[in-house]
Amino acid sequence: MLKIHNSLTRKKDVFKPIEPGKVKMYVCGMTVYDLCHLGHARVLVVFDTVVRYLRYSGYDVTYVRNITDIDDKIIARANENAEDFSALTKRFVQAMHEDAAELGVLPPDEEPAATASMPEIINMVQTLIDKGFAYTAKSEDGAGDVYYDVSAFKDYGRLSGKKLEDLRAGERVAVDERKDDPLDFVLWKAAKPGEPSWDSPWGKGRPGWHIECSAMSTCCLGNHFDIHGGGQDLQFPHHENEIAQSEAATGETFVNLWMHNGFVRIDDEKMSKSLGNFFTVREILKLYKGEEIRYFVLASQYRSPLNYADQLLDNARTALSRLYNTLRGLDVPADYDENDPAVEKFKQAMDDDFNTPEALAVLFDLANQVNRLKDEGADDAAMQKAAVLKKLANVLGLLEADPEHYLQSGAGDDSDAEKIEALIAARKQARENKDWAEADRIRDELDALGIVLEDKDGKTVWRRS
RNA sequence: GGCGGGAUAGCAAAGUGGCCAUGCAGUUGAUUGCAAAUCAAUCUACCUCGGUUCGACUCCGGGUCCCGCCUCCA
Repeated sequence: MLKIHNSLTRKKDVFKPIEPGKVKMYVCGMTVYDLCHLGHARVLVVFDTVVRYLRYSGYDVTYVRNITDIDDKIIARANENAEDFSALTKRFVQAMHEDAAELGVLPPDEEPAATASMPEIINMVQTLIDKGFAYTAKSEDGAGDVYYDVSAFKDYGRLSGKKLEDLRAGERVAVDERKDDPLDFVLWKAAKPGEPSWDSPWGKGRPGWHIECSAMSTCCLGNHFDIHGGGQDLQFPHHENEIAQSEAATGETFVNLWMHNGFVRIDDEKMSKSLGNFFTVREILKLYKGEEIRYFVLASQYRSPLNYADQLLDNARTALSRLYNTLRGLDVPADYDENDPAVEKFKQAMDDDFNTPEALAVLFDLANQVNRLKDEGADDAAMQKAAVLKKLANVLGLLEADPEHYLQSGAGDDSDAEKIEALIAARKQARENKDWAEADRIRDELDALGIVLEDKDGKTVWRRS
């Protein structure tokens, strides 16, 4: 029985799909004006893992992850670069896809972009005006802007647990005479001269950030769907506003279950663009493999804060080496025993709000069993267990590579294997001559290159440390 | 100020009212020419003060400290 923490109810709810056997899920993706950082990587990996597990559990999942490819930051960055905004976004969409692939993140079923969804967006804004939930700007200054009237939506604040009075009491909401209420937010933003724009009933302009997600999600998944996810920082105001827009426009419940992943931190402080304390996925990929980053992310429960430190990536590296080492040299069958006790333990862990750390513990238990069987010479039994290990790891998007290849490839450039093989052959010769000094010298030489040797059963295998 | 999350061994990180998490690191043994890998054994825990209980790291209450949201952010 799958339980998922629901931000709406603030507890773990038993997951019950709207339509039996099917899951419709939407996750807020990137605003593509820069490279993905580790925080983005966490969203990608976490929800990819959720989708993989739902599919493993037998659900037919439709996974939608959008791209925000028009907004103020994009326009600002394009101006800085003196390039067309669409050239900029195209480049970063490409980069994001490459990063996702490195992290073992499967493509979503649909990836709508804001600029490709203008009719739907404009349509929804018009509906909100028609139904009395939106109005055009109150001053000359904002001519062509359309705002959402927060006071017209009675449930406003339910997701974030905020009250309108409390929000208004906050000193940080600036006065804006274009709006009725400082909390009202923009649905359609009039274009300034030279800005990219789309025609609308209110003049040339572009959508506000929140409306595009409402429009794209309902467009792809219908008015009412199962799961909506994103980073914790989107809970307010972004997701709160999405609910207000969608429910006001359609008159239906928008989403049953809201999932929010915790932040990535550095030195106990949130990693973010505004603080400037972020690492891009690309930077980290120079030193670590995508799978190591993925393991690092999954080693913490998705709602907990995830502190970044090189040591933790090193840790992920050693842990993954252990698992791959276990599979190495075994001819692992594709079929696995679904009745293995580990399968049940794994499911229990994942059914409990995607407890990946506990699921990983199950993997290490299995690895221990496989190694013990190998030591006992029970190769067939070892392979059967290994099949379970591999299958369950695959559900987490791990251990998908060929162990031999994985262990012999580095994070960055791989220096040629021929030289390594030649040195190993020379060492073999020295060992046969019982010239231990020479054999050890060669091993030290390889060690300096980051190559570790393992002698077993009269053969020598190598891997990168 | 309002609302929310947390404090677990050297480092990370799960979890449970009474019995082993797990990974890395450490120690010892097996194995090895020596290593590595692996196996076995083992040392380090549950912020603090009260309460409930036969028994609490786990439940309840007070305290201390940390973090997040309330503004663009995954």
